[in-house]
Amino acid sequence: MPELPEVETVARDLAALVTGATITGARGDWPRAIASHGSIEAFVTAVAGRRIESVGRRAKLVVMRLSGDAALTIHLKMTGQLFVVPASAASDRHVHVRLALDDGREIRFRDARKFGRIGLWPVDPVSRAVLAGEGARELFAGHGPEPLEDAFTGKLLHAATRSRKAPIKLVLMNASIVVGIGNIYANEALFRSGIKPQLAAGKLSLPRCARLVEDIRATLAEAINLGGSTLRDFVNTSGQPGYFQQTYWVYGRAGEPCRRCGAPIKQIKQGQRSSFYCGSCQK
DNA sequence: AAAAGGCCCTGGTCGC
DNA sequence: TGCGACCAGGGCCTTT
Repeated sequence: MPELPEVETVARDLAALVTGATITGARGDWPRAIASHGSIEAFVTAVAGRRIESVGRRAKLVVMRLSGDAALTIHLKMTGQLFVVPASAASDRHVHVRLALDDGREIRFRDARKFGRIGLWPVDPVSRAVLAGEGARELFAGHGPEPLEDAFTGKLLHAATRSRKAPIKLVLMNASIVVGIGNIYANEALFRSGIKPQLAAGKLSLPRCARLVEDIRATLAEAINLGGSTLRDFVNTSGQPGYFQQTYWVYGRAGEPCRRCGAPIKQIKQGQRSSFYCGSCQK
């Protein structure tokens, strides 16, 4: 399942491969994959002829800036993949959107579980903000800072959690506090900080918030340096399997011994999602 | 304001 | 072997 480090890796790969190319046309077979338009036809008409000016990442979205004050966003969700291949390359039934480029290649969006979405949005010509939805509000209005940017500090996390009785793990995954932290890295960062996922967010002291912010940064940065860790669905833009044998401290290790103290890793449900932690190392 | 729950999807795994 | 039950999960929405 792509999380922030995987999305960052995909965006970097894609930037190197397609910056400067022009999208000449598009095809699709799953209308709901298009978040921005009511039909594939409308999306195709709107995207055709635009040049790719840059490719980056915001939260877990791949953001492609296009000519004509537009931006293409791609959310991979759980099983989404992006490939750049010759237009003649074999496809399969899970490829739902194909963007033809002027050099004979295609960007393909493949998603077995059909959770992922592509959107084409206007960009404010002055602020360069991506506008989306009814009333063209900013796509990221109401979202917290990027976890790897300076704006995300222990002080900010501390202030944002004072009124929160919800468990710290759920708060970390709440985009209005900080964007881009998914289940895997929330679990891993909490282990590194020695914080139990059930702890009410409002009970975290300022020093523990500061430590947690640093551990979130370190966890994400390490995964990006590895080229993006993965579960089973991440494939990089060349179509090669992107598996890296990342060893997790706690994620997916229920019942196995803690790598630090040997106690069995526990698994609980929080917000309908699995949390993993060491009852002895995390307080 | 914050929290809780539902929904979207289908491939893979498990038990019988 | 075949089949049904269940799980994975981000983000957005509605309800409490």
